[in-house]
Amino acid sequence: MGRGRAPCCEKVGLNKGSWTPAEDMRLVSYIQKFGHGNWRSLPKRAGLLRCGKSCRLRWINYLRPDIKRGNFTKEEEDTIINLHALLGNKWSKIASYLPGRTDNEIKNVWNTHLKKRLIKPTSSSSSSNSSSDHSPSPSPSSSSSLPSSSSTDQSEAKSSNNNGEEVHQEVKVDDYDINIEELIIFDEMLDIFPIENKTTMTTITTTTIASSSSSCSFNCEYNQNESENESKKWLAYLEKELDLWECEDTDTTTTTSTTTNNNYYNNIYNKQEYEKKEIVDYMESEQDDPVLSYFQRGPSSPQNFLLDFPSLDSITSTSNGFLL
DNA sequence: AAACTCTTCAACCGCTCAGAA
DNA sequence: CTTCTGAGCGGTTGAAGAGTT
Repeated sequence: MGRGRAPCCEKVGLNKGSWTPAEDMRLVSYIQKFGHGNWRSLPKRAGLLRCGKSCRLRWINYLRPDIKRGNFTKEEEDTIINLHALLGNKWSKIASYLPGRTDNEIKNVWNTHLKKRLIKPTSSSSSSNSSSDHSPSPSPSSSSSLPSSSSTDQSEAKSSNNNGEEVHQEVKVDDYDINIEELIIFDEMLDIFPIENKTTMTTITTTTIASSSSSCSFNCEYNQNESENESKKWLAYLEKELDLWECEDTDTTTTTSTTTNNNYYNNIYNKQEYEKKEIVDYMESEQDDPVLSYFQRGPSSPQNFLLDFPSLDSITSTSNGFLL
């Protein structure tokens, strides 16, 4: 099953290839409790037969709660095309302008769709009007934070169900031999779930087994019965662990452990303001930055770009895709 | 329905870089 | 300054699914 070249180092006994739902669950559970910290030692501590690199990649590209799944919108595609013209194959850099999208995902979209579109600009690609006139309509917005209803390409139903509704990456439980009992015991041994959540875990896994005829998106069902408050606390905790959240004047340690809903929302707001300020500072310091020039052209000035930042509602709803 | 070809994308690899010792 | 270690990046691969013959 080995993809790519021969392994560079000894990895005898480690799993390779596609991740199973059980492995996913174990990784998410571990990071939920402890954060990822040191990727190299994480697999051992989490009881995963994977290398640290593999765990990191899986988390970043697939399991993170803020991943936006589904087809790329036309705006996102145009943004990629224009940024690629400016930056080249700097996928991580491009990804930084597309909230919720990963460098790997963008790279794949470029190689499979966008590059071909540019090579054959005539083929119904009235869509990609912007590449020629360089007056990009797109802003790297997340107005599309819920990706479902992108007008085009709904034929690629990988993340859509028959009704065209967005579904999260689903896994069929009965396709795999998941030893739920073992997982629960393992989690209890590690104290992965807070006491108040353990019954929830049991409930959910029981539900999962009972509904074996239907596919389940464990990420969603996972916290199905949790209170909203618990889920938000978890998100805050996870964001802190991932260093996604740095409020200058807020003690995140105490905030995340004792936060109320109000504090949570306030801190999300502060986080947004903090990120906006960082971007403004960055843009102001990079007068010759081609990316800045890109955003300054046309209707998407940096100011408009900032206006396109996700609203508080969209931030929480995006998070909900994983949590609630 | 079967065989074949094409496309997609998750996951692998080696390399580079940054920070610590 | 050098060496070591871990994180991250970009290129590449191949299994699986979709499409075609």
